[in-house]
Amino acid sequence: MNLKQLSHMLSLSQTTVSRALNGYPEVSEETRRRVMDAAKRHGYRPNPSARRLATGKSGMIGYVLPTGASVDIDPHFVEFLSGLGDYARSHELDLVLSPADADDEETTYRRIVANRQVDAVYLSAPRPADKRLALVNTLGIPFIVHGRSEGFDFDYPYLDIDNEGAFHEAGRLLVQLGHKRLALINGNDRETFAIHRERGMRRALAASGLMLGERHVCSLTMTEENGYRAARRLLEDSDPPTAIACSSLIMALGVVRAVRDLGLTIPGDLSLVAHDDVFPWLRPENFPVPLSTTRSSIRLAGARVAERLAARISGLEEVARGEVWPVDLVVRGSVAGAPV
Amino acid sequence: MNLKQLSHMLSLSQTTVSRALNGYPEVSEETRRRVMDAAKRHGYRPNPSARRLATGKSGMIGYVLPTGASVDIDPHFVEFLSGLGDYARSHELDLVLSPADADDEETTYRRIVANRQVDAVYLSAPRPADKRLALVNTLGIPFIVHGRSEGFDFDYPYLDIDNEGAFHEAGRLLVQLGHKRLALINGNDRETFAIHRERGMRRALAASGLMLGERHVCSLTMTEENGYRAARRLLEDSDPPTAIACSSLIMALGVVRAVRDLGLTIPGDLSLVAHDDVFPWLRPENFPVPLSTTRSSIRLAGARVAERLAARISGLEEVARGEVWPVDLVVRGSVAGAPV
DNA sequence: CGAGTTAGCCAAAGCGCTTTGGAGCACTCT
DNA sequence: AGAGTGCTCCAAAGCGCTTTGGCTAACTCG
Repeated sequence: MNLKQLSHMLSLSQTTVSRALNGYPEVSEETRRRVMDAAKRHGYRPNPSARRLATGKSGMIGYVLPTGASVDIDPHFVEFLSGLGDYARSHELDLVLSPADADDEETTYRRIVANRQVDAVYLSAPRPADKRLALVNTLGIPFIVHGRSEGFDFDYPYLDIDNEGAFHEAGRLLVQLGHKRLALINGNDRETFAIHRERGMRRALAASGLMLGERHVCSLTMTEENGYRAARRLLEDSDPPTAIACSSLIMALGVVRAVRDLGLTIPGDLSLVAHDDVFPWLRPENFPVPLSTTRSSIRLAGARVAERLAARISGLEEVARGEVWPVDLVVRGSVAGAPV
Repeated sequence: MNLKQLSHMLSLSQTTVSRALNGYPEVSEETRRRVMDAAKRHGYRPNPSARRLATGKSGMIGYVLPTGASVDIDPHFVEFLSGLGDYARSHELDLVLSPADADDEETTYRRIVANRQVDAVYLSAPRPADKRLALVNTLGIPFIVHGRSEGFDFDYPYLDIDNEGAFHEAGRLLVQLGHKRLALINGNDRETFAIHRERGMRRALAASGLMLGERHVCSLTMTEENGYRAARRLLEDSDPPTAIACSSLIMALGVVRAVRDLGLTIPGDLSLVAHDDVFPWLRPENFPVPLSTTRSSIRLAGARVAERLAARISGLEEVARGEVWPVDLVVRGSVAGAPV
């Protein structure tokens, strides 16, 4: 059942039927009803390929997925996806994942824009002065960034959490508990979120005249193993920290293991706070000692990104504004006063 | 730069240029070279929307993503995706994720087939007599299943690992070590993989005249918390198992925690084996006691599924054959002889 | 040498939609 | 009455590709 057939059986032109269906005003209400009715009755669904060729709109949103033998997709991605999918579903939006060589994403961005494969894209894990961001901005495709970049002279739409604020809070709590030697086990410090977290920590310490020593900041991809290694290195030092803030629950698993291996205890010898993106399969309250966290649901972020993406496509969201979500500090058993 | 312009500047018809580019035989080699050359020089790329409308092929593969507020996407998904993307990238294949209401995936499958949005789809986490499988089979879209179903009277293409064999091996090892009371902490037992694993365990026990007691089989979604709960329930029983096989590393985390909480040790009081899909961020050798595993890279499976999907689309893979990969049993410190 | 192939090319008809540029008609206003 | 104004609707021209059904010229072969 295509437009031709439908219009023929209604004794109307394709133009009118198309317009009736798409809500254009140059068609009488009565005709519109007739058309809508017949369309529904016969289960007419416009052919997306045809519509696409005619309009250039695809009804899909895109994401360029960096891949490669040595590239791991962040497990956070599925949670984000859950949220994104949850919104997209109710709006019949599909998501196109375009795998790209991690060393050359530009080609892929250019391709999907040139091919008009998607109506909008989102970027994640941005870095300061991120090239991808500059690229999509000049390519002119609607986009939104999950996270933030820095150092651009133009505004761009993004959704981020207050990483600096979160780690400022966490740091302040630890300082208030009397800790003087703190450490930060961070994610990749070329990404903005990690920079912001470090900044937050430093600010909290500085407020009490403390410093985050060079050797007390680690920047690693967020695996259990890296958490373990970083913690061991820190704790076996001559001047070990009494409190650690950690950028992910997965790394925190490694930290906990290291603490155990060294015969230390949490929170007796070490206070620990970690950032929690809220995974259904690993919860901070279920750590051997319930873990204090800075918490923000990445899933909700996914849904919000989808929502704003849809708004940008339809022109409802015009200005390129940034949106920053506050982060909860949830205090549990893993923090205590500094050991004497 | 479109076909019209290109053909015009070559003083050829669109027909000939199109044929030259697509490798049809009714064009002379010399002309073909000229055309290819000019196309490359001017960076001509056929408009996919137009091609799509004309041919009905989209150059994309699809996956229906069950979503919903209470639906969690399996973290295994990203690893599978890494592999899939890795292959897809080198063939300029994109992946379309179509979010669907988890309670009604059928509508979405019908939509993507009717709309010819994708050339092929893959299904994952199949159940016995899985409705989706029957559906895509009748809808006639090329597909491949990651995992296996059961109880169909038609053949279908799939890629699965030998779950039964893996857990048979694991069970046999434990039995050989003298364990008599074994338990299985399994995934959702409505999914085939879980059924196969249980079957493998039972077979291993039966070979030595042993049985897997009703209370010694748990079937839960694979979270750390569920691993913990299941383990506590098992170990606090009047007749606790001395060995546990566990369907995922994440659950194994919970098992390890439970063992600790109860003041028991691995492998002294309990031997533990888990299935490892090979995550970069959580490795069995890094467990407090290195974990014995049945190992199979889900990432490689992703790449293979993509490869076969591409083959099915291009007609290279005709017959609907199943492919079953063997699973490695890797023995580490978490297993030992049964306590006396 | 004439009929039959064959290689190489082309014009034009789709694919199914949106959108442009009117056309017809009933009405209002001066 | 004539001009102007909305309101509905339509024919036809795209969108850019693939594919069908020739057509021509060169070549083969009895």
